[in-house]
Amino acid sequence: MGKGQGVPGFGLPRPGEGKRGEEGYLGYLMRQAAGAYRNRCERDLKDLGITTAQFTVMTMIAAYPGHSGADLARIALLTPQTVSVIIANLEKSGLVSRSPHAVHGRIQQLDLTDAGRDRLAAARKKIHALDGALRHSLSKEDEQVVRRWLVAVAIDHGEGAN
Amino acid sequence: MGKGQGVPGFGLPRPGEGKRGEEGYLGYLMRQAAGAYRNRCERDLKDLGITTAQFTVMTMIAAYPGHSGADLARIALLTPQTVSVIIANLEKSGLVSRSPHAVHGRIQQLDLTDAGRDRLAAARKKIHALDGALRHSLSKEDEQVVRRWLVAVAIDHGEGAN
DNA sequence: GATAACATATCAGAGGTCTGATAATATGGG
DNA sequence: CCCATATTATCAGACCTCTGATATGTTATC
Repeated sequence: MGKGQGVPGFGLPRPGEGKRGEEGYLGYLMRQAAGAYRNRCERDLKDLGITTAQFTVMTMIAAYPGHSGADLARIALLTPQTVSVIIANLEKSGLVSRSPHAVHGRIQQLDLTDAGRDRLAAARKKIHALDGALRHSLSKEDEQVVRRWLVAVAIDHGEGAN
Repeated sequence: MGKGQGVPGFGLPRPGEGKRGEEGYLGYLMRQAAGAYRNRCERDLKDLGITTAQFTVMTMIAAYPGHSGADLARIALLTPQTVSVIIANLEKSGLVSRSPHAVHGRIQQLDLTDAGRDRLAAARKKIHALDGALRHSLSKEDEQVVRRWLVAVAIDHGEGAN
């Protein structure tokens, strides 16, 4: 006795087992899945020297040129402070440049540098490949179900909803 | 002229629109949904003075008593260092106690204090209510599709999979 | 029993993320 | 024109999360 309980690594469920399987709480399963996916992205991006957050912000800058950091924060569901930190790190790495805005004295013009554009293109390849893996267990119909659900969750948990 | 481009807040998509809608990348949609849900949990837990990470670890301690911090890290898909930080903060708040382990000199016995148990019970109510909201747009069949997908994602993106 | 291999816990440092506070700029109403 | 309000950017502080390094304890091998 004195064993079987208090012994490390004994009887622990792995992902997909017990409370960690299909009977678990949806919120828990989402946290688990999002965490696993995020870690995976982070690992794949590591050789490029950028993080997933930096990838997101670079993508935003490319997609919505001329917008303020506050705008980027809104569409990324982040706070302006967070975006500010990320941009500071991107500038330190020479991937993004900040310059005075032409028509607005307070906001700053954000642009990818040449190095930033190259890095983004390389990162995109990797992330898009991962997107395929995300889809591989889904039929066409089930994929639509999942997409609709993800969008619904984002919409009615965003801001002060409910 | 000089307007319509470079003017803040103009023509930005909201969640569910454009690239942020059902045609977007699955990974992006998941990041968006998980972020919104996480923010929502954080806000609901705020009056209890705990974070979602602390809620997760307290739940683990209650569910797998007698296990090491390293074990908790494994089942939570976190690193031992992260769990160590969270437990340190929980101890500082008087919600968790650390004591020498009975049969193993290196690991430490983790227990919820009375205050910790009360706090966990209250937090559980709130989080479980949110789980209902997560499900409300899904039929029974679609919920199973989503659950299977989330588990599959967690399994084949965990560790060094692929 | 001594040693090698492994597990546990923690420190240090980086980056991401939040809340709260502060400073500077725009914009609109008197 | 002046001031109130809103927006933008940033600083400070807290917590979460990772990687890498270190110290200590356990287990297996010889």
